[in-house]
Amino acid sequence: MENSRTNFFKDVYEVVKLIPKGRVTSYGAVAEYLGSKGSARMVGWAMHGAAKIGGVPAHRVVNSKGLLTGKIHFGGNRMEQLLKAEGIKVVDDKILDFDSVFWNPVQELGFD
DNA sequence: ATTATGACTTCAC
DNA sequence: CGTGAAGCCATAA
Repeated sequence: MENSRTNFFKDVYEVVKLIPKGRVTSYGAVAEYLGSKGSARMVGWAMHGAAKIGGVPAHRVVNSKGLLTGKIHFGGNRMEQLLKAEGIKVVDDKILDFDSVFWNPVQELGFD
């Protein structure tokens, strides 16, 4: 039933949904896992659709710097609030210990 | 088919 | 450290 959402979007949703609690990932990491490393922007675009669909923890996806760039679309501190609830420390729209909470799908899920 | 846009990434100044 | 520009890929119009 891949009508509105293409395989790309669907993959993004699934990967994001697989993100463990208290962990975050970056657009580039997801894009890389999907095979389209250069499509980091697409991941963000997919999140845009995911946000309206719901069921996808888009708040667990940040940019490569660990900055909550997407919070702008979440509206206010919604994203930051959610991350803090997960046990992630966020200050000035940035994730602390980003390297520790980072969750790489390629590394965790594996390539094969 | 072409143009415009986007929640990105990275290098350069 | 802040800003700018280019590269990248997929969607929408």
